[in-house]
Amino acid sequence: MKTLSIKDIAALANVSITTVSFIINGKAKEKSISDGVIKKVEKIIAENGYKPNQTARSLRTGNSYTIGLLVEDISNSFFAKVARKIEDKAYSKGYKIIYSSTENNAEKAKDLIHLFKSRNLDAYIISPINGIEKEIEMLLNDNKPVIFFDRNLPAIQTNYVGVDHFKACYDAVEAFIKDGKRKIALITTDVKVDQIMERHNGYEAAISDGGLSYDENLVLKIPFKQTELQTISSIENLLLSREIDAVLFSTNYLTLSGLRAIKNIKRTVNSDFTVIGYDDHVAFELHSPEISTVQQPIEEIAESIINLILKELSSKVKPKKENIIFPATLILRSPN
Amino acid sequence: MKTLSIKDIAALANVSITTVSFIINGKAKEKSISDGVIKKVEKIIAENGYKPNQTARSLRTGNSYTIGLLVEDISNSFFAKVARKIEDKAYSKGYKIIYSSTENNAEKAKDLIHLFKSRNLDAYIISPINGIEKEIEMLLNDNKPVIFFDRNLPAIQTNYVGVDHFKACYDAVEAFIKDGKRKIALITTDVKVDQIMERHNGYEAAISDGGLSYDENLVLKIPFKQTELQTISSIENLLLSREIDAVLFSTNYLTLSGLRAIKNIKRTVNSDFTVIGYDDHVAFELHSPEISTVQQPIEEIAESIINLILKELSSKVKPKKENIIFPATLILRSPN
DNA sequence: CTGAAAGCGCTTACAG
DNA sequence: CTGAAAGCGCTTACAG
Repeated sequence: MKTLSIKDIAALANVSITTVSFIINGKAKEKSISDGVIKKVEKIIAENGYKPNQTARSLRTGNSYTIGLLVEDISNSFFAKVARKIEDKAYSKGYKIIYSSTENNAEKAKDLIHLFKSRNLDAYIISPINGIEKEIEMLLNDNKPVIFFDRNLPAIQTNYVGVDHFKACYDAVEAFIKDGKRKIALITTDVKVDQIMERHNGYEAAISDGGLSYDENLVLKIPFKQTELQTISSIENLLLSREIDAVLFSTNYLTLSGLRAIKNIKRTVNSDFTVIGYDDHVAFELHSPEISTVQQPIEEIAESIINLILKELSSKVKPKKENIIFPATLILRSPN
Repeated sequence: MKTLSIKDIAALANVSITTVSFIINGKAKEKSISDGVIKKVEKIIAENGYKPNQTARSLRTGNSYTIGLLVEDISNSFFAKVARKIEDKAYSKGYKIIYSSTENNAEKAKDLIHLFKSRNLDAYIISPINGIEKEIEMLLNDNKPVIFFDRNLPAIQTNYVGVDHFKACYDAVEAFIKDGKRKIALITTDVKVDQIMERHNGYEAAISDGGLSYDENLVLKIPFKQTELQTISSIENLLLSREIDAVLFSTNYLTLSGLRAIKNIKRTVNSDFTVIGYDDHVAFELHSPEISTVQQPIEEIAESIINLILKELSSKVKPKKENIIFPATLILRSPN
């Protein structure tokens, strides 16, 4: 049984493909197709389970009803959760999601953007990295909505949905200080994007506002490319070599590595050092003791992203680019 | 700057689009295009960063270099990890992944399959549910490779990549019994697919082979549709209402709910009951005490899936459908 | 109220 | 060694 085309439906209904097309696309009234013809064609479409070929439609109209999602690593729990929420919201509007993981590799990301572009995607949701500015400009020149999230590229004028990381880290460190901590370490990545630096700045500001002095020996910057075992061992070294009473992690996966490190060196969270993680994770709540964390509002982030896309896609005039910053929530779980 | 088409390249190079097409598709030699022309055209393509429009190519050839991935929930850590591995392996062969979450809802799954079909996908990777048999047959009639994983629909003759769940659960229960446990509970879902029932059967067989008697009051079947809070509370009820010294969970997310339940009722893993989970999860290794688990070989599963797809796509004759079953690995982490 | 025809950007059988 | 032309399945401006 061959897949039916619009031609087959037109033949079955004894009308032209133009008429069928108008009916499929809800333009029957506007094009004043008679009710009888509409009924007849709709019946035939339903009986045969005809679905218009989206590839042909896409070639003709330039739209694909597909959104590209480019993140660091789709299996990272933060991105996986965002991906799911975005999928749900996009699905309800008739859009599908095609994804790829950049691994923070600019070459791979550029390649992916070209691949995406050659598929007529309607919009792009990207957690960007430095070095892909030209490719982003290309998409913007094409008038495709581009929404950055998680991270921003300030050189690029496009929409950004993010979280106030400065304040998130400031609040976390402030909580440590209120709790009497004095030797507060920051474990972060060496990725050079504003959103990572903001976390560092928030840490530094809170340290200084709290009357402590900034000690760069307490800040560990983990190279993105290294294996988890290397990361764990760097963290172990830091924790063993310095006097430390509190640790703030700046990402989800670093927190997990940190908890392993603490376990490996047979220390205990809270009795040896207080810990605050980043991005909530089931493992934090199940941990004994429970791990406090800075939580990003995933649902709201996904919602804003999709709304921005739909707004751009539906508006004739180019809407102004928007910057939407949500506050993170500090969840303190382990009262000392 | 408009996106260039094959026509523009042909004009720039002063050749026909046929020639450009042959060169793009690596058929230059076979079609005996002269070396000079090849060089010239390739130079122009490189200089202008021309990329063939995949939508047009897809319409013409019927291939899209896109694979559909249909799972229960892409944010579930097991599926997210599989999705990432599949992405990596597909990417290296030039394929992209479009995903959707079925939520174990047959209506949604059917709808998604129709949507996918209308996009000319080249292959389908599906964690199936009952009720979508007709749609799968439709894809198979189209001669599209369909790979089931995680679960199978035995009524359908297609490829399946899975794990020996019977043995996995049998081994887990056997380990409990060797450890002196006598009141062994099974917490599973009510989803009616063979792979879930196999887990139940493995449990039952090991109970009986171990000289214990099967007690249906120790088996809790959680409805898929209920909220996590309801699940946790059902598990709490079971654990409080019966004498139980060991618990086997049959899925990843149920294990997580179970650990929360145990925590809520202030019991402790190992001192109150031994626990074995399903599908490894970072939270298990970080838990105190560490949680033993049945581990599915994610890397191998992803690899097999992609290999099956590539094999079918590249072979002229219809290859025989394959059933690939991997053993699960029982990881015992908390010696009593 | 409805249809014939052009065209989206490719690939490929056919011709020379 | 290379090109003109048909056609994949749609949408839409134009004509009647």
